[in-house]
Amino acid sequence: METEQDFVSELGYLSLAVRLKRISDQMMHGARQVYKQYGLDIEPNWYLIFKLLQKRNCLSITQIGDELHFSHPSVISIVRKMRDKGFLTCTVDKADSRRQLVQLSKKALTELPQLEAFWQAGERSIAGLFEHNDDFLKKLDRLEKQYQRADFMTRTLNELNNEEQHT
Amino acid sequence: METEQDFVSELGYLSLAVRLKRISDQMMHGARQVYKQYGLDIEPNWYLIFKLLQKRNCLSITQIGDELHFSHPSVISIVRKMRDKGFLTCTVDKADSRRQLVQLSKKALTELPQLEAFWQAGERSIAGLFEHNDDFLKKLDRLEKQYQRADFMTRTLNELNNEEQHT
DNA sequence: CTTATTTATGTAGTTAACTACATAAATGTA
DNA sequence: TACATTTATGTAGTTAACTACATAAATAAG
Repeated sequence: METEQDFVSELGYLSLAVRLKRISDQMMHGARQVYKQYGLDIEPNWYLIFKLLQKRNCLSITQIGDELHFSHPSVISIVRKMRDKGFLTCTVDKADSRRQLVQLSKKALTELPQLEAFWQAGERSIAGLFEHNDDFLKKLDRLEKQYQRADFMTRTLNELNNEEQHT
Repeated sequence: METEQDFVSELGYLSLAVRLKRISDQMMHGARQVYKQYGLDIEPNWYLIFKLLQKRNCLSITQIGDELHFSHPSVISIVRKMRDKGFLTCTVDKADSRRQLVQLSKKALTELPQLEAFWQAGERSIAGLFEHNDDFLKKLDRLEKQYQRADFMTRTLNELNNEEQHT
């Protein structure tokens, strides 16, 4: 009755990083396929910026990075692509000429309702993978908070030192 | 009493992909730092190949990819780096001249016990992020199996069609 | 036994994130 | 007010995975 176990999942927590990356990549790739199939000229993670600016109206590059927990170079590259496709307008802040103020364009506001339908379908399709009342997202919150307290290197070095004390 | 919620986690399942990728990247980055700190000349995901060959002794590129659920180009690139560092030996299969037989080198066998200590510390450091008797890995198994049945695009297109039927 | 199909490996180019460094503007301090 | 520090953005280069296409060997089919 013992089912043939998968080698990677046999490795337990050790293979967590590679498994999480794989699932994430699959979702991202799937999203790209959906957009392509429907001829939508957007990319997978743009929804983060769309939704953030819908809520906050007008933000700088750094503010966007802080809210989304992205490095600023990542934000620059996403914002630039979205601007080139006409979804964002960027203007220099009059009070501080270093800052870019990023806003949704008219085109974005017009197309947002249509895009929402896709995002909601995507959300439902992921939610459907979990059981009703699943606490996966809560566990994820917890995991993220733990990493804010101490990163992987720190934790691993601690474990190495603990081991040495035992031997 | 309401704590200031994080924008990304407010998005629910929709932001799952980006959150999983972020955690995975952090772990990978941390591992690279640990190796660097201890002057170990290996890279984060090599342990998958080390451990697989420890168990299976001698495998081809394609077999490795199948076991680890990696594409064969990924395996080629990892194996090549490990071989260049002297951890693997590659020989052409006499029965089938297309195949590469990949094995652990003497150097690998000598160094494995030392590397094991790091991997075990890494494993403990991740396990420590979860509560005792946590079922996170089981949920992950389930998630992966669901995706083997139907990928993200298929699921999302289904949801889009369901929605259309309601309107 | 020749041709078609499948399998194994290899190559090229893409992805979305990152770090490290560079520059320039704003702010704080002596 | 000059100089030092901090902040905002920009650039370059790296990462680990992927897909799509290319080639060559082995196997199957007629």
